[in-house]
Amino acid sequence: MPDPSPSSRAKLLDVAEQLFASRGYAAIGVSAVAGAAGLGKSSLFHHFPSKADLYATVLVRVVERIEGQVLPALVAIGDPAHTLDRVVAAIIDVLAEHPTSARLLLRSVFEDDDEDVIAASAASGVNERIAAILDKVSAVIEDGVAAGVFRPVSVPDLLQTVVGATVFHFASGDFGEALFRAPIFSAEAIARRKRELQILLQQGLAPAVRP
Amino acid sequence: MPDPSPSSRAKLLDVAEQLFASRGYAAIGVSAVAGAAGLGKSSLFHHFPSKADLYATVLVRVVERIEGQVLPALVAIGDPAHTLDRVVAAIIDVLAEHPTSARLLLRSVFEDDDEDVIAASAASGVNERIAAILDKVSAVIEDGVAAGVFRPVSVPDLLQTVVGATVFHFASGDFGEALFRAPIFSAEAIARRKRELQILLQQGLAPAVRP
DNA sequence: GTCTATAAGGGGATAGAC
DNA sequence: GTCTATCCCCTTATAGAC
Repeated sequence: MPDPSPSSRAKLLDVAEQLFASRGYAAIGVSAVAGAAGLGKSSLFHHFPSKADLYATVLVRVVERIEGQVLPALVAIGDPAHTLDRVVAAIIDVLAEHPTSARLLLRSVFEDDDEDVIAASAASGVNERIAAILDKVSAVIEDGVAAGVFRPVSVPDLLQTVVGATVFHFASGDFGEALFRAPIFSAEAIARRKRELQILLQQGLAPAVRP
Repeated sequence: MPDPSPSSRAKLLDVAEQLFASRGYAAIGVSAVAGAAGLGKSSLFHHFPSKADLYATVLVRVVERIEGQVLPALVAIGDPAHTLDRVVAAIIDVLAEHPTSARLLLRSVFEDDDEDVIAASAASGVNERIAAILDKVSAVIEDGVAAGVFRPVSVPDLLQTVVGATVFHFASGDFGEALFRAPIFSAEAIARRKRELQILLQQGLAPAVRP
């Protein structure tokens, strides 16, 4: 079992995740991370060989959290409509549980990073792991269309919509809260987000009624 | 009429938009921008008083493009369902027309920037102008619910979904293209995105049929 | 395992020649 | 309007004391 008081390494990962999520890789210096963890800059390099490696480690932790919650929901039990409901709920739950996750994911998806970061991320295989999750979600939608539970759709487009509606939402921060004039990570807000998206998808994907 | 050959200022704005969109404010140095425009670093400071001011100017140009295309679509002609269709099409068109727009918007929304950038952006009023557009979209949805054209929904949630489904999509870059295994900015891809989103929204927002 | 000190480089910004 | 040269600060990373 781990230490009762978090190790310096774990503390560094926590503050690095927080800082990288809010301002991005290039904007955060290692001294800022170390300082926020209550350490000197050089001590950080004792735990991580480079800044890029620290960032990649943070990313891996985020992806592991996502896998832990979303993969179980993808085990095909019941019809595809129910599975999609479970998956949407799982994605929203895991993004809401750690408010930094959505922003880090968003950055890793659309940011053309530093060469060092690209190399370190590639070595950690996070992109493949994210792609593997999305492939399974695609399969659920395809099964639903094949079974006639969903109307025919462009699966990649629907996937982009689901990702955008979940990841973007929980990454939107102050912008989103200004839009709602209310917190985004409150229990009610999370439950409402889940409900609204599930209804929109179920009704929007329902097949045409035969005359 | 403007110069036939673009002025240095316009050229700087173009390359800065490109670079800031792909890697973010902190990751791009003024020398990189100036170099890409074929100028020395110091020449840039002749056209813009500071890096933050350059970034803010880029943002204003993007917001003006959005306004130019989306505001006309918001003029309420026809019922709210048709207006929403027009608005979705206009957002997609303007984001597709300039591939940098979506990423810059996304960054300005969810990035906790440098203090200088926050100050410069606030001075330029871009946030208020984006908020003004979204307020008008909200009004369309509210009108639709009030008129019974749409089922009752959480308007902020639907707005987040629409923004996520459009801005995120066109900001997703290589990630999105890997998902589609095809270009995102091709004419067919743009038309399909429009169609898929409009159908999902129209069907997903349709009021319940009375028995 | 954390520190101070230092190296080597790049950042934004300014001054002044042309 | 663009250039070279320079300023000072902050960056990542390393070396070695404790």
